[in-house]
Amino acid sequence: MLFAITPSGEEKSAAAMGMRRSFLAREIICQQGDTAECVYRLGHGVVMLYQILQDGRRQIVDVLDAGDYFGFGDGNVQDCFAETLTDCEITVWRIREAQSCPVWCEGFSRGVQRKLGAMHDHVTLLGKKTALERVSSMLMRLVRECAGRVCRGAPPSGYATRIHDLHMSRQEMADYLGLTLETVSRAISQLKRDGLIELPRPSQIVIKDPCRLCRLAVLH
Amino acid sequence: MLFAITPSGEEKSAAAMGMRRSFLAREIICQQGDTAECVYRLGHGVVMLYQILQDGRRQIVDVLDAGDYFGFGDGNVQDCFAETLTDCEITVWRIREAQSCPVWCEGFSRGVQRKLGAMHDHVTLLGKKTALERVSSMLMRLVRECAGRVCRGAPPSGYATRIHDLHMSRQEMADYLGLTLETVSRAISQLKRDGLIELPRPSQIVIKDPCRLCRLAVLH
DNA sequence: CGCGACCTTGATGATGATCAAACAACGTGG
DNA sequence: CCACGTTGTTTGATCATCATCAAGGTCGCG
Repeated sequence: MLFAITPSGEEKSAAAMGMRRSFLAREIICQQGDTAECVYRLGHGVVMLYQILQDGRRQIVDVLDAGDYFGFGDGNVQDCFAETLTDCEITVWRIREAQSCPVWCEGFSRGVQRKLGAMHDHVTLLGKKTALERVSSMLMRLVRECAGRVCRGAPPSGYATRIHDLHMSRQEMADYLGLTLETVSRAISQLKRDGLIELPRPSQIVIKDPCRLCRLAVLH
Repeated sequence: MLFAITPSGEEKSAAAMGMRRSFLAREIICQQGDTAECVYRLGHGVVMLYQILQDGRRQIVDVLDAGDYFGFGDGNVQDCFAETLTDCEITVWRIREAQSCPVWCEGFSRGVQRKLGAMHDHVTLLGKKTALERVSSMLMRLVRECAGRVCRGAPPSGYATRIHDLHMSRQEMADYLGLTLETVSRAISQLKRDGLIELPRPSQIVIKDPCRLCRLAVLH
């Protein structure tokens, strides 16, 4: 499904020409190696970006939330696959047109700058953290109340019963965290044994003790 | 040394207000936790970005070349230390002023987009590659002739005698690659034993067989 | 009910970390 | 110029974490 936004009036600028597209869960948006003509912005849903090496090893390099831009590379070719994890709303621009629009560029600059900071944190996770720290850090992404970095104050009342959806299989979490699915499973089991989390079902999680989880995650 | 560029006339645009600064090797440009008012662009030289966790673990999250922008975070606070590895020329902008200038934003967008693609590759390195592959990949950075990704054609004549400076200690390479200095040293020794490289001195390297090195690096 | 996909748990093994010592490079001062 | 100390690198021996291999368990669905 592909349709143009018809901007209501103040519409000269090429940047507003973005196309809205809807995707179901588990659809591929673009492929590593595609000629990179487009930039994307995730409006709603969850998307993962991954690279595949010749021998088949897969690394999930990022998991995107609403507001994130994607579609990068060396300028000519997409460097990643992008695949939806949930139903998604995505805006697509032709990169040449978008980049010539100042308003668009400013929003893009801020978005990509923020993303780059998040990538730095993920690099530190992959380079220095233990398996348990990695899994804890990933789960802390779910704790939005912690404002991304510092866990200030107590979690909101009722938080200890809130159910989060993970959206990823153990294999996908493993490919994201630089581990194997078994190691991810073991870490999750340990967190459950220690009472930090509960799993109503394998793909859902309740975070009973976000503060202790935050400490385990070592979010500098 | 700090002096303003005095733009000769077209003095309206905030973007032109960047300050040029010179740094010697091994100077710290900005610190993790600093309030993030500035964005930087490396004009000449080599800079590393690193994060430090509470317990002292250090991860070098990026090594920058001429043209790269840096100075990121969650919008308020620098997420990294930035330290020069060589003498450097750097341009500094107040982020608020710069971001309001369309011309600046366009250049920044492109730069950061390219950098994000490079970070994806580095995440894949950290998440999936073996020690030898990591070290080989790092050394391939030195082979500019390979255009970053694909090693097309033969290296230029005389390349097998060209001496590259590494600029980093074994410990720094290790902190960049998610390894220990011993493992880095062993990988380098193996590449030397196998005739892929030579080390006129520990901090200098000659790449005798860039094609074989490229294959070892598994640059997807 | 039974099949398939995914997850958990256990046993074993390999890669890279840690611990330790020798070696090389470099600068300083006698 | 050479002894000397400092710093960084290489190499070896051992260890731990996580990967691999394997089996059993849970859940959903035809």
